[in-house]
Amino acid sequence: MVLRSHVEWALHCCAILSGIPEGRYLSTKALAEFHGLPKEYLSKALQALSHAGIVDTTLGPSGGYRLAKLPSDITVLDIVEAVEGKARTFECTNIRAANPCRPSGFCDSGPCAVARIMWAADEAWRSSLRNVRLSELVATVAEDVPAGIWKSTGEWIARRAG
Amino acid sequence: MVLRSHVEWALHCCAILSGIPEGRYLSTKALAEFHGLPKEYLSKALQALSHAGIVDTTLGPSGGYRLAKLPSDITVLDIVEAVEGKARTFECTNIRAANPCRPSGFCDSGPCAVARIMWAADEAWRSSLRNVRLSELVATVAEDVPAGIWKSTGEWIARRAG
DNA sequence: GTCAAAGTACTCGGATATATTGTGTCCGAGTTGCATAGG
DNA sequence: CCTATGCAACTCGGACACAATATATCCGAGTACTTTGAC
Repeated sequence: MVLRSHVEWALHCCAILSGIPEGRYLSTKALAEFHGLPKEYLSKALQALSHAGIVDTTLGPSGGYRLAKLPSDITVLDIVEAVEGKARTFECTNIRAANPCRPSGFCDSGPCAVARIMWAADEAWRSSLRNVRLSELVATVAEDVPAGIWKSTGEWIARRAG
Repeated sequence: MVLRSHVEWALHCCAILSGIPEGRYLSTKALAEFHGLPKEYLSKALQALSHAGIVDTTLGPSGGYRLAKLPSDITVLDIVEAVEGKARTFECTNIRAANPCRPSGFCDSGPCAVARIMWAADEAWRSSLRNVRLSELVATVAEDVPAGIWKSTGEWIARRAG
């Protein structure tokens, strides 16, 4: 089991989108060039974000994407679930149908113990992601990057934001 | 992203294996019939458990699998990692190669903030699974199942354990 | 000089192919237990 | 009756097809900017 690359892309793109000037948009093309990603496929991840209401979109020249909310009102989990879906990572298939040998009533009532344990772990994972806001993620990125680089990057983004 | 069905199967099988009499083995065929699963494919999951040293195996008639350790010395994480692998669910592809527009030095040194956050969530998930022992899982299953059913199930297993 | 209108270029969004991974199946190597024959 | 030997059946393990999902790409619908012409 491994997360789709869309998750990584969406997180990086949201971090970048939080830095564009108020009221401006950044196109898929700019985001793809910045990250070195295939433009057309990246757009699928951005579409998912748009569908989830995390980003706004506008057509035409100078169009593109921008955050629909404040970075402090978006959690990392929101972004991950937008592209990965909200389904649990473990699904209980209730392995009991059509098994003549197994005594009936063994694991028939409600979710079995195995599923409960796996779901608890899944919730721990989600909880960890829910506790990190996009604003905090951006702040951490800013700490990692040398100040000069950070500044020039912001200018590059502002230039490309139509 | 969704866990492979092998995870569910392996957990259920280990729970059953913890109930067989000392020194006996339970064959793939019996486990498959009990759970209503394809025998040949289930054997792949059991092979993974064997490779990880969680179960012992023996050939010939009355052969099969048994736990290699005490149920209290096996964690749920051990079983999950045996069939899913120990690789992290999020892999940082370091999206920076061959992107002429992105300023060099932006995210070059060490794992970026995005990866750190995702890895922390991954560790929370693993930690949750590591805190549950197989013995505890079995105890929970026993609580769920009516006493009569639990007893007859144990007898069925003992009968099939060669 | 100002305004309106048409054209153009750029955007997103969904529909369409390919690659990778999970799922399912098959057959062979090896070992144990049993039957049998000999002592 | 006991023991040794050969046989047969059952086991696991890896090699081989099929299906589903992730990845990558293409083309059409729609909008904002620009340019051009008239007033």
